[in-house]
Amino acid sequence: MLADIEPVNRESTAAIIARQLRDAIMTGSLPPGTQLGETELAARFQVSRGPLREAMQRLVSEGLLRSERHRGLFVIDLEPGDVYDIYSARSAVERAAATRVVRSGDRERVAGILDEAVEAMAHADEQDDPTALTEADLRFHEALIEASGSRRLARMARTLLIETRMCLSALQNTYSKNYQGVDERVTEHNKIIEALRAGDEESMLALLEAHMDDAVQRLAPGTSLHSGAAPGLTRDGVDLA
Amino acid sequence: MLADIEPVNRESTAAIIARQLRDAIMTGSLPPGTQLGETELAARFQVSRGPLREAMQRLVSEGLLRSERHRGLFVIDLEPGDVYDIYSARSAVERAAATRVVRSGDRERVAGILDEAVEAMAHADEQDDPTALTEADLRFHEALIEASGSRRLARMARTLLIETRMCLSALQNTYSKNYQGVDERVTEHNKIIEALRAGDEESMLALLEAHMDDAVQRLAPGTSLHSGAAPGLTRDGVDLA
DNA sequence: GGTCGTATGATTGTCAACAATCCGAGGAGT
DNA sequence: ACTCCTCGGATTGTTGACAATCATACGACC
Repeated sequence: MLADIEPVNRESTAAIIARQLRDAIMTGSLPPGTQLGETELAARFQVSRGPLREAMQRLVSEGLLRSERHRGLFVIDLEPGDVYDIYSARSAVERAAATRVVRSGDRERVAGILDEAVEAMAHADEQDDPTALTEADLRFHEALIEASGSRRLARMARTLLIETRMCLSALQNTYSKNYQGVDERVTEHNKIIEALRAGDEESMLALLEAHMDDAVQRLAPGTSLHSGAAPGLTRDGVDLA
Repeated sequence: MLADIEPVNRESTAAIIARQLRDAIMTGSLPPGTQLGETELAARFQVSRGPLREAMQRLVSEGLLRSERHRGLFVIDLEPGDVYDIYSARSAVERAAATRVVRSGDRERVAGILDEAVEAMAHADEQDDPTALTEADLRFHEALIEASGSRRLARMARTLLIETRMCLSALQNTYSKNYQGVDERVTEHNKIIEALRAGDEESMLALLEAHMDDAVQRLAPGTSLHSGAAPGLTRDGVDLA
């Protein structure tokens, strides 16, 4: 009966603030390059600067915030090369996740979950709701990774999916609406599920990589995951340590 | 001449402390399960509790520290299933890195760097220095990832390599010394370099995966990356948010 | 006119004290 | 002997104030 009586309150204030900040960055409420004033944010969250700073340090280590000493914290801004980098990393993570799923026992259950996401995509398309479509798209990939059961893949993917959404909302104003038909995107996802159901690991991975490559070419025309060298990434003051 | 005159001091105190803590966790100075008392650590680092907490929050978000509210922060302890999870994630990351390198222009240069690491491994073996051997082994993989030029792969790998070393130092006392000859390990690395030099992407990736699988089977006998289901991971109070 | 020095304002970095919470020991009661 | 309650000690969580640093604007000087 009392199955899900999780321990109460087991979440630090810093964790809560961090999640809210992540959401704000993801949805575009805090556009790339925005400076995060500590005093202002502390007032908005109704907490002191201590917990707020702790939350921001988390995002720094996740790579979502850039810290300049005595200057402030800024939302990272994505350069052209980052699109390649993000999707390259996503490809690696999701490939591993998909591999684990297809080799696991409950392929069918996972496929069902993924089906729901794709259905939501189609539904969003019918209603002409690009936001919901993106949401469902990301949920597909999120579900895939969660189904892998890997804590580390999940942690890595969380940041990557946030950055993906940053890319999308940064470029969604560029071209009118749907550069390519969404039907194609839905089909791609369905093919992946199909291969997963069939247990055909090889073609599933191929489809997944092709899916990623399509996304890169859509977002950053001219570059490709399968092409030769990667676009350069400026390696300046990233507070990696 | 003045090429690398990086802006001075561009490193926050929290970043410095975080790095030192990472090193301490990695080398085993802070064994898994250790509770990190804030007052004590603050005294050791000669800073106040503020910056120290910020540093610890970074490690929490990286998954190296586990936070229990009003209880304290603890170094994560690796359960059996974690070995699989770590190496599975490492396999994904290094696979992507290697792919980017083999498709890039400077295969030869990277191969040279990797050669150095392998030579250091052989040298450490001659001198019967298992610590140096592990160090060189990890440097190989670190160099491979750095050569990929991907900021995100590098960030993900940093945590994974720390955890790898935690596994090693946790289990190095289990069996006498070198369960399997180190010659084999050296050979495996050399074969990877060889395939990289030749530009043979397919066999390079196969060798890399085999290398990872060997490591898993050495550390956690019975499990394999290529086998079916992954060992279960208890999914309790991980402060993922 | 242009460049350098200086003052100002605001922001971040740091600290020590206060409040809230939790764990364990001890004792009263059944 | 067992359970429950209470209290003390210790630790974490939070706060507001202080010190250090930097960007900007203004004026002096060449």
